[in-house]
Amino acid sequence: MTLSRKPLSTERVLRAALAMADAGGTDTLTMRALGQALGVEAMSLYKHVAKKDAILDGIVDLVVGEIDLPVPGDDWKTAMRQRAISAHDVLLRHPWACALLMSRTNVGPAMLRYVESTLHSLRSAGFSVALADHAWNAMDNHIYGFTLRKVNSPFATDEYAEAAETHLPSLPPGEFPYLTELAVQVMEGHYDGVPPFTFGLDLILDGLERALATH
Amino acid sequence: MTLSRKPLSTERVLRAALAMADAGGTDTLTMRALGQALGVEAMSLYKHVAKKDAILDGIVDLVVGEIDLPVPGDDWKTAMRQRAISAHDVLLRHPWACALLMSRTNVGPAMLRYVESTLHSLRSAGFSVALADHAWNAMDNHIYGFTLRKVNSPFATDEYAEAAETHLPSLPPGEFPYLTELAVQVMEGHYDGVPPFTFGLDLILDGLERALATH
DNA sequence: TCCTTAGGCTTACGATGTAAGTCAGCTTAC
DNA sequence: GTAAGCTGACTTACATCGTAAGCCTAAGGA
Repeated sequence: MTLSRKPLSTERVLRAALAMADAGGTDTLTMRALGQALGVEAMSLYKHVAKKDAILDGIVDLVVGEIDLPVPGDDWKTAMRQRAISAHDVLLRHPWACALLMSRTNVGPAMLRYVESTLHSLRSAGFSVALADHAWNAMDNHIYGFTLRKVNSPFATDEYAEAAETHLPSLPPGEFPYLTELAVQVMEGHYDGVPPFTFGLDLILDGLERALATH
Repeated sequence: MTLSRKPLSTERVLRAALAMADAGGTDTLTMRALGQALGVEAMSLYKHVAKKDAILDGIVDLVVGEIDLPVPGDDWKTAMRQRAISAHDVLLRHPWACALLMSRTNVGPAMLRYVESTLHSLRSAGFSVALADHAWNAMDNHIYGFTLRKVNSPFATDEYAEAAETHLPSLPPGEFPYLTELAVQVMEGHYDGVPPFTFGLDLILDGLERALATH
């Protein structure tokens, strides 16, 4: 058609891909569907992106770009804490992104800025180069690991009790007393069954503080 | 053919699938290839497994079954440390397993036993139900998060210096001083570029110890 | 006016998971 | 001993995916 749609661009392709992933996850993000969303045939996309992988890398970097960077002047610990919480929030907004982030090596501009600013904050606070590297890796492992597992958990937070009730009988009685105990506590409302993000995070931050002091 | 191969079974299918994943990753594990490895057509596998997903769940559970369970009598901290290191070792032996483990909900027998024994160790040491749940989640997030990122890292440990040297020039000079600084340290051999697994682990374990004491 | 070229389109190929149907041989009941 | 039925394999076929290769057309420059 000569309807002359607004011309495509890498930017527009990535934006549409991001929207599509947000709407239905990475499974629904196919080249044909993406083309259709842009009023174009699948193959036309290849004029603007090299491979589908490039699209995935691109939208992951867009997501990383949404994370609040640590404020340079702030105390390192509060800066890192805010950064981690922001990252967690962002990844929850884009539940598909976590798996991609962990399973491919991303070196887009947003990712570089993200790591750079983190190192900046730590180095300025007196962390050695190696310790700073250890530190941001420890924090990020927790951020990604926690978020990925949360995102892949089959139950919404408020369904846990119900789920426990449903599945409890399928555990061979007596064989798993501690799992049973946990399920019962959740069922009876004494515990919601969801470890808070900040629990592990603060374990790490406090540990880093001591590591920094011990130097 | 009436060659009457040893008859198939779910067990044999899973074993072969595990071997195939170990040999070439999950990408090479296709139903057709798996059938061929067993001297059988792809569709014949469906008499023994419901879907390919069931195979994936199955081999993940086989891998989890390789992890050394914490020894009941041991001090919780050393027990947890050994368990974590064993899990890390196992997941490095099966580099494809980590992503599967995190991205799907696995409730196979080995996984249940794994979690049960962990809770057992923690509860016996005086952790409350909720704290024990927080604790094993914090530990496991680190185990899986760390291992997954390590496994997906494009460079072998001893290639880091070389990689840093290769990629350093591609960083816009001056724009990423801290990343550059890190790369230089790796390049010059002052730091190998690989945070140790036990760094983050001990941060968490020490933190848990304090959380237990504070109760 | 003609030529280049950018940015679309069409067609086609080789994977892949799996639904559906077939068929041979073994087991079991009479 | 024979008929019936089940089991575990095979064959065929389909929809969907990424993408290679080549075509077509309209805009812009010479």
